[in-house]
Amino acid sequence: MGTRKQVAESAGVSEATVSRVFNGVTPMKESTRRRVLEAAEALGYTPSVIAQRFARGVSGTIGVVLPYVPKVHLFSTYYFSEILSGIGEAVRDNGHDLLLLFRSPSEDTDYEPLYKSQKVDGCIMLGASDRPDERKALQALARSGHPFCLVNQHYEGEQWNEVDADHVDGSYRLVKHLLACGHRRIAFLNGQAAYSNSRDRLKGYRLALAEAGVAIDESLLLEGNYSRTSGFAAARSIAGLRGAVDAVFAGNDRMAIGLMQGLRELGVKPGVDIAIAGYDDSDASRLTDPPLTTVHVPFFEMGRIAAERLFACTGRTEEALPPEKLATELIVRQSTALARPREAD
Amino acid sequence: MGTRKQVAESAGVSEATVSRVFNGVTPMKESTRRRVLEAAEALGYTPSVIAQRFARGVSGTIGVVLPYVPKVHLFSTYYFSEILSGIGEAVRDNGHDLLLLFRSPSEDTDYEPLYKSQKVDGCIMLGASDRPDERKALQALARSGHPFCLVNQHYEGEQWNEVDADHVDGSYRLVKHLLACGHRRIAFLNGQAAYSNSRDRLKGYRLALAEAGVAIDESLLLEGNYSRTSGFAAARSIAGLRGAVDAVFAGNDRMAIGLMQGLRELGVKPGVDIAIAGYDDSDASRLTDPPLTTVHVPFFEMGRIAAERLFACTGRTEEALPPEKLATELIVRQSTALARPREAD
DNA sequence: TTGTAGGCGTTATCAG
DNA sequence: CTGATAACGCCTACAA
Repeated sequence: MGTRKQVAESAGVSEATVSRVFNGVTPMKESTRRRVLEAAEALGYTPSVIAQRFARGVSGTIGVVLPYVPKVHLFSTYYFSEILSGIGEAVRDNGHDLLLLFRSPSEDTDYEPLYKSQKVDGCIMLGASDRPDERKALQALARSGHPFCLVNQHYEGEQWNEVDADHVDGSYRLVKHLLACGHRRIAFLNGQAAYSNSRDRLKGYRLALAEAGVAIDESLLLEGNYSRTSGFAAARSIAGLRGAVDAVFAGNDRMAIGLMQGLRELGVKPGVDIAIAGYDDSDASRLTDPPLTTVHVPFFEMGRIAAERLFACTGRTEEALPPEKLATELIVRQSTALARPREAD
Repeated sequence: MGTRKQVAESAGVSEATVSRVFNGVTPMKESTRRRVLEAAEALGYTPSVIAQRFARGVSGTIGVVLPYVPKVHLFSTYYFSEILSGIGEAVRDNGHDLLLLFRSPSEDTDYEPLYKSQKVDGCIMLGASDRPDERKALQALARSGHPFCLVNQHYEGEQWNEVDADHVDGSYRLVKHLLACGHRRIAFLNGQAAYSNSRDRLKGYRLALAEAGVAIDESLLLEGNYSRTSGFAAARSIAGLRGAVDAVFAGNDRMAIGLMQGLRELGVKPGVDIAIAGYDDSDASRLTDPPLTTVHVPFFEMGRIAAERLFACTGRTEEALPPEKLATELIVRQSTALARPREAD
């Protein structure tokens, strides 16, 4: 593997000219250009990306910050997988590098070093939540002008670069559908309130119920953590309310699936004794028995757009892109239309 | 954001000493050490990783080469997701960076630039297949001593760093199970032969059948490409053989699921009219109706081990780690025990 | 169109 | 234990 100096020598030019050829910036004589390229080819010379980055003072890399989720294979999760795929597509098209950044539970959140150490030029934050330390870390980032983009998370009171989906509307439509099916006592197994999308779903839920003149029964509001396990665990509470609950709206498909399994073990038949709805429209939602009614969220698109927004603002100082909010879509399947409707009260 | 020079000045030491403090290599007076650290803290100084890499001549990152799969969200695939999660875990524990490298169909395969340009210190190849250009690219890599590790792929005649699973045994056991269920005419919907794991499955299939004294009927050997769509398409062929086929062994769960959907549309009931078995033990295999009999493959572990092997050989020249082959495990569910056994011939 | 030379922030070697 | 001082490989004015 030859060095630039060797190439220069062999081609009878200066090292600077070799660089110019590889950067294709300055206009130059075609003959020298070819001579350099041939010499490089012969010597097996490849410019060092590291040195380029060093000299240019940029990393050419965008980082994807992944939350720490204990005992879960993150990529095996529809949510992260799709977003990451979308980011991957955009990043590849832009010729940047994609660095995966795993957050660890031990060290406290501080994104600044990533930028200051030039590891990344920008970051996309996945699974961010509104907890004091996270908010503070992002504020620091924003203050120092480091570009980043949030996906599926909104921070009240902040004007940050973000790509969200309309979960208020998605939930609203879903609950309206449940009501239309004749369900009145609709339990809501939500995720943690630290996520704006959880809060948005609750809004949609309340809105639909209020509109239908159905009073909210706070005892029907349960909280899980978006894991299958937490859905499974919730089955016990739901079963305890049996007869008092027509339907359950779970904040994501994973919880819905866990819930269905849990209910089944307790002798309650999902789709027969009780209606179940999920959220996300994951692959799995098509495979359950009965197939899950759910809400489609364009995660792939969201990832792609987040990356593109980052490219758009990297380099410039104007960081005032208006927040993006993509539409969601109700997907009706069989889990919400009870095969055997419960008897009239 | 202060510079090293400022820190040095503020702490009353030389720049070299500042570096030493941050590398914690040379023994030094605790007082100066603290003085430097304080100055750095006050000035908000962070060493530039880029400069470090440049100076050290290493990138500190390992790349994961991902195949180009048109129209598929790669990460939403159980196979890649799990392996990647495993790699991620190991990489995080080792303090390295994880760079995602998307192969593109246009440019021809050449991994050397990645190393020569110092983008990566080593690579893990996912979804590699035995095609001339790929083999050649890997040979070049091996020849020039660049460390890499293959996952779930073996190249006949090469002594490369690889982590594989025992697919011969997995398939053998699966087919034996099908035979034990009374199935005799067992179709095999395999993936492309360019993948060693496809060939291994065929071996296991042949072995089990031979051992049972069942002649191989070549007309029962179909080829898909591991996509759900290809499984769906195969349903037509299988249905055409109806009555002549007791069971179908699909090379992965995705194809099995597509096949089940396709058969159902053609009026053939999976698990009732015909037994179906998959491979991989993906999450989805638990959710189908009926649940899929399949073979568990420790993909997560394989990814983790691949990364660790890379760390083990990066830096050293001895690259003669013996290939690793992990055990697979038969998972029996309901899709292979026909509810309504076919009538005796 | 091309050459020259300074600088980028660290590491590492060598003195002291 | 600490301070100079060459590399490291490339980029980029500035000159010619």
